Amino acid sequence: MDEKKRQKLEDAGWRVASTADFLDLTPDESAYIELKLALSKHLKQIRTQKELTQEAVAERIKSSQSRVAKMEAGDPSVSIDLLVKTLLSIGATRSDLAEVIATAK
Amino acid sequence: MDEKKRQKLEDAGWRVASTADFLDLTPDESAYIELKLALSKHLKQIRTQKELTQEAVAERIKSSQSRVAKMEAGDPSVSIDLLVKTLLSIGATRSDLAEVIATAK
DNA sequence: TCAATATATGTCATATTTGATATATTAGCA
DNA sequence: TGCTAATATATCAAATATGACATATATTGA
Repeated sequence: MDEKKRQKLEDAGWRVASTADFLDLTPDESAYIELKLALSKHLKQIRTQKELTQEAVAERIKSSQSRVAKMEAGDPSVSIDLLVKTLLSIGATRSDLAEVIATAK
Repeated sequence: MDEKKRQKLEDAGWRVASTADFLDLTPDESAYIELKLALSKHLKQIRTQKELTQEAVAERIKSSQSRVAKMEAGDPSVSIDLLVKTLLSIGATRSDLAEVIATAK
């Protein structure tokens, strides 16, 4: 069993209900989660690079600071849609997103 | 006003409530919609290329034929999450997704 | 033409995601 | 240390996405 991988998920806020559940992750599911985490990390990276607060980002997308925090934390309750919308709103281009997705760890 | 662009959206199932609403589309919003449409098209392309029926795809992701049809139609009720999950489930790689997103018309 | 199969469209109860709010925790600085 | 701004976390009602279903419309092959 891949403890390192499990730890990586948990670090990112993906609490797994049980080891059995974790083992049920198919390659697709892993790819999906990794993709989301990659977008999360990139959001934080761009935001801090631009010296924007979470509150400032929240205003742009008419959301709230707490939701931006959840986005950056890779919270499972956050959709890719919201991540993409947010990234685009703070200046990321489609090319940027493509690169993030392609090189996602 | 960009009638050609409006037509493109409507062709893809994005009925705009009014011209005024359409004009309110910011560049981000346009990018977001184009990105979704690109994923939709790619789904149909891969599926037909692999000679899978919508029903067959639906089974893999435990969804329904009608929802797969909506995905390919670019229906606004479909999330990027679902599109991505579906694409991954029929063999698309993250690199594939990246390319689609980067080159989206 | 006529099935038979595939796809499209509309609707709806249920599930998930959402912004908002409250509040806890952290980071930086006087 | 205390103060302040920033970030994290928990909760919840409202909004949105979902699978399922019915049914309409294409598409294909005999």
